[in-house]
Amino acid sequence: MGRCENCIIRQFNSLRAMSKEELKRVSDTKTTKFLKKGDTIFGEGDKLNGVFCVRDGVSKLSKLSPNGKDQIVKLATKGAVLGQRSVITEEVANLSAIAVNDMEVCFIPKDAIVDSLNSNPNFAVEVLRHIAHDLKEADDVIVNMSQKTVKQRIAEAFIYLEENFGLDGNGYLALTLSREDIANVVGTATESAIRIISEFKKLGFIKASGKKVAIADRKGLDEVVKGA
Amino acid sequence: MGRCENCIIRQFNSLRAMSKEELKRVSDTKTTKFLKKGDTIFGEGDKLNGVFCVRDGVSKLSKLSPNGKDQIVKLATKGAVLGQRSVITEEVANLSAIAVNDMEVCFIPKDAIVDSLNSNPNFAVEVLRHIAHDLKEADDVIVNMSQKTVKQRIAEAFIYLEENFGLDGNGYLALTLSREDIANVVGTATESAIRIISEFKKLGFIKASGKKVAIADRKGLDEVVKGA
DNA sequence: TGTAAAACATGACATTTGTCAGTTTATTCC
DNA sequence: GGAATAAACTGACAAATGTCATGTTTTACA
Repeated sequence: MGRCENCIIRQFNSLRAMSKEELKRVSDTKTTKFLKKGDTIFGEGDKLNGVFCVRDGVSKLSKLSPNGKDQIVKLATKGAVLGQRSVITEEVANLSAIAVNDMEVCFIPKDAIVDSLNSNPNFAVEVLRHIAHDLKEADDVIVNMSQKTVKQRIAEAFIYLEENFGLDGNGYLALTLSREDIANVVGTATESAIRIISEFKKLGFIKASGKKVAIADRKGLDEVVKGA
Repeated sequence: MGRCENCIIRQFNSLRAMSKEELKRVSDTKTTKFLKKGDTIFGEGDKLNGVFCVRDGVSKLSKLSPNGKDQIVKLATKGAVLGQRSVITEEVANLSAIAVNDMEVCFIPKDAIVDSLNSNPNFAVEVLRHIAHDLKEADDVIVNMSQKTVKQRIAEAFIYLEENFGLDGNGYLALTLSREDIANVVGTATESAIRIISEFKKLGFIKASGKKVAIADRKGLDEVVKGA
């Protein structure tokens, strides 16, 4: 069981603004969990007793809409802290968090977070910066969702996957999502997503090997994103 | 020129967590501005040297999408603090803020805010709560935008206007938006919005007198929002 | 108060997207 | 290794939405 003080992941999230003493406390109360693909970290409406720090793997944060479809609002990877927002506002979780692949996460009880927030302005401001950044991203997603076509959003999604999760050894996107997940990210029907992805393949914008996808013509995708 | 210490508006935003001394400082550096309908408070890409506290009137926060259409992300009224996010992340404004009707706003220079954030955990946490709440709302908007039909979103918009801005003396919505603004709120073409609003009138869900709109059949609207 | 400009409205049509139904291809698990 | 299940795919069609063109009403203001 690692000590938070030595955790490299911490450099990428708000915990880096904690003092030695605070980190020690977190370290003493935290627990580590291993999750398998498809496992639920927490569900919409759950009362959260702490936050989850992603050490490895990727989680999808999604919300079920009344029509029965899941909208993926965000993908969280190494370094992300999940559940922060709900702990801060003392509300139940607004989104559910599900593992997209095998994950390792640390659970940090609420108190350690809340106490530091109230006593350490550096930490509070650091958390504030992160949430403020998330808010900007969310606003941008709103604009994309309402003003861009499904085709544009899918093209963007592939670019997003490349830029945020990188490539594997063979040049394929490191993060593989099912067609259904892609549809849920861009907010469309699974069949529509499949159709457009097939079209992209025919046009040579992407290529696929089994489940893996690679961007074959970035310029082509950029054009799709820009022009209608 | 009023003193912040006595400002009632303050009770509705994060400034209420400031100490007497801090408020005094804010009061000494703030300036008050009066804006007319259509005036710009700040534009997308502007560097903000402070935040704006809305004392009266309503502002629309919007972003221009590449296709030339404006997406209204949020409507801000009495008590709202605008530009907070940009000041915190030290980025240029992500949205533009335009007066929907005549407004009175206080401009508070950046330093007074930043210094308090760094020294007063209560204030930092209070701001954090507000931004966290905005983030939740933004996530909900994302789900609405991608999973609901234009008709559902317009019905919701009227309900939203009633619940957040209330009614005037005659039972009409206190806040009157142009059809174009409504279209930009729900993310659709102006013509589509007009058509659906006309339909709602025919169906007796709303009635209109001049520019003013009133909800005539709340249950009917609720049904539209729910069922497809 | 008359006139130009803006906002509102409607029709006709093209395009996008969703839905349903069915087939093929991968994956899982005994 | 083969049956069962899930994922990926395709076609045909319906529904939703956008676009363009044009007419009407309202508003602003000289």
